[in-house]
Amino acid sequence: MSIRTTSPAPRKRASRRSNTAPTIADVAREAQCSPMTVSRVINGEGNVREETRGQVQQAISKLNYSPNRAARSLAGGEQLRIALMFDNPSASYLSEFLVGALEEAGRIDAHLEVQSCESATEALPLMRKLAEGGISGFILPPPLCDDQRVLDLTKDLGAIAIAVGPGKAEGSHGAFMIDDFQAAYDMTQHIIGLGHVRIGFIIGNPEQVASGRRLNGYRAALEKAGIEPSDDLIVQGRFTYRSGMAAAEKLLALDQRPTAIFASNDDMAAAVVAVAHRIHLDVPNDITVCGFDDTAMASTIWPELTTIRQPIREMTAKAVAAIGRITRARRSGEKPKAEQTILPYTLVRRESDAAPSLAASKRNGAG
Amino acid sequence: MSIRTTSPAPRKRASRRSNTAPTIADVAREAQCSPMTVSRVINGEGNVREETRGQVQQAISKLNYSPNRAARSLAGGEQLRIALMFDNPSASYLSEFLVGALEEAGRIDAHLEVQSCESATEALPLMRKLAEGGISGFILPPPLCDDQRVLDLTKDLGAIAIAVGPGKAEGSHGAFMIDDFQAAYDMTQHIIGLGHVRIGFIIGNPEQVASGRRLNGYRAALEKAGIEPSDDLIVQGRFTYRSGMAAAEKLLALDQRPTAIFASNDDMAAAVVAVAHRIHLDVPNDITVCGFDDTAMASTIWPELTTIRQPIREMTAKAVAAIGRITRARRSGEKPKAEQTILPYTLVRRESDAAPSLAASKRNGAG
DNA sequence: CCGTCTAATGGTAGCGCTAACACTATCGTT
DNA sequence: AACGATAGTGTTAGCGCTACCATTAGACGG
Repeated sequence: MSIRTTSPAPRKRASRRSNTAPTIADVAREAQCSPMTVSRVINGEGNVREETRGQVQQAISKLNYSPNRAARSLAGGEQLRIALMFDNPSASYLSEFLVGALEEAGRIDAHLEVQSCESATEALPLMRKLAEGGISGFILPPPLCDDQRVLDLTKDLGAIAIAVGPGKAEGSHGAFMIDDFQAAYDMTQHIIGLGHVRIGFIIGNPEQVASGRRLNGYRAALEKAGIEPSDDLIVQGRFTYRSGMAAAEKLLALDQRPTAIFASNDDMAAAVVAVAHRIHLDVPNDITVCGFDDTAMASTIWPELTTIRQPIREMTAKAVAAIGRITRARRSGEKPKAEQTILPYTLVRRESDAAPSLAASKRNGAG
Repeated sequence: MSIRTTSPAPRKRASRRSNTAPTIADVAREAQCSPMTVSRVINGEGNVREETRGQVQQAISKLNYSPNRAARSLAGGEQLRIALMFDNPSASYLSEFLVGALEEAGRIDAHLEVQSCESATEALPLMRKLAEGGISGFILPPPLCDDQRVLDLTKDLGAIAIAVGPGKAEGSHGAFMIDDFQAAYDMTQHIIGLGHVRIGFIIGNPEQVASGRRLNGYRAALEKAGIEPSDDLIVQGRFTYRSGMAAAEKLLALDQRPTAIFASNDDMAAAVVAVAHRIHLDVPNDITVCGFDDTAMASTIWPELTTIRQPIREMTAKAVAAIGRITRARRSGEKPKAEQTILPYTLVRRESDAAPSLAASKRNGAG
């Protein structure tokens, strides 16, 4: 009597692959080596003969193979989850921000978690919860990254935090930003170069550190050019359109009206244009208006604004990449070094700047 | 003599888990059932007793378990890749669009591929390449989804295409949109309700089908109210700020100036506000201005615009979900049905509308 | 000539999850 | 009573890749 129940004939099971995409095994067969060697080539590890490497690469391109991200991160044991926090209301900033993050996240197979929050206060408990939930790192745009409580929290949590476009470069977290001081300096110099002398400035929200840097850049450029700064010409704003209108009204009501106004962001610059039009000043012939940030607003309104473009997309992409790098370093026991990278900005010249009109120059000269 | 070489003692291998995150097995142990049952609960499948389901759910929340996406999509054999195409220049539209897609993509573990292209012509070869590269579906905002060539191509490729906010609801692809006709009708009725009779309208880009629908809504509302439409009051625009300015100048130069202007999008409405201000008309006391779309522009400028809000974020999220559903259906051999869903819009009342002033009414009454 | 070392490669066992079954009660049917 | 249908659950075998170790071939020193 034979008992067969103990070893049931292994039933044929249909492969679960629906996809016909080539796998690493296919490549290995084609290149006549083991999957392991293929893996090494893909990941650019050493200890592979040049000849072998070449064969593998040929096989890869012949089969049009691309590694399966899911399998990769599963086998690699890592699950890179990155939270994008934002309470920044500027939609154009946000979209650049998101696109940059998405592109890089796709490349390194990270998962993005988008978190919007009304304020830093609201962000704190959220971040705590996310960190507990296994988030590898946070990407923080301003004003979140300028908030001390947020920075303290990330340190407490031992979380990776990368600031994108922050005001200050200090702290233990990494940061990608432009040189706000230098950018404002350049813009001011550009305006001076056009022949302007009475140049108004609208300061941004005092809570964001970048505001002060931009103001300093403006001041330094004036000084360098030997123009005596006038307190009348410097007005406080809050980065909003509305505050820009108020500031513009103040500046344009001056006895000696400025011939140019440099606003600390595009929303306020747009407001200046609107106010100028209302009192029948032509932009740029009667007054030059320049902004900062190159948001969508800048190229939507007419005339389109001369402004400073930050490479936001690139910054966010680099931030995502940095979180990946740091996480990997941490896993292998290295102590991650916080990097602070200054990226180049661009002065985008559009249609809102021009040399001062003769009339304006004369009036000012006479005043 | 014992030969041991045939069965080498299995060497202890350190677990590769670096993460201490709970796995489905942990949950199963806690809930005293098999991992499979846990999986069923997670995926909301049927055939699980209520009691068991409860236990599992308790275990999940006790351990704070969240499934590993990578493992999931690897085991599921699917790799959902969704391409977001856009040549829509409106940044605020884009950010809403992206946020919605990201949120849902995170939920169903899809990979998003963001593709910007300058025009539909440029999009065609790109889409072909993407489809060959294993993209499961495309999400198409206007104007791409209104382009016949794009639609034809998706059909050729056998690709899933979901339109978000398209003008027309036809075709084999799915679509999520609002009722443009009804929304414009409602807005016009709202303006009429304030007491306006001479209501100007600025048409959108003629290439986008939504433009015509909005115009028809406007016309229908006038007719319903017994207001005789005047061709003078209807001006062609192109959805841009600049075209809005030109249209506004035309409308505001009319002998019998309209007391309200309804622009087919926010950019043009913003331009109307600017032009009105330039000729010293107060918005909304001298003239009511309404927009459409509720982009960031609408709440950036002053006065903030009364406009129609499309649930863009929700639309995109649903589009992503739909692609997932359809892909799954296809794999299991069902024929996917194209769904066309109309989502609710909102009339957002802000500060740019008011009853017509007495003076304006009198002047028009006398004219 | 043999051990020792390094470079190159291969074998194996998972990573965490789910598809595709197998199995066991429970129930209604003939 | 024997049978099939069904609901609920468990078992097994992967998904595609990489970490970890084993193994082999060649280089080198004594």
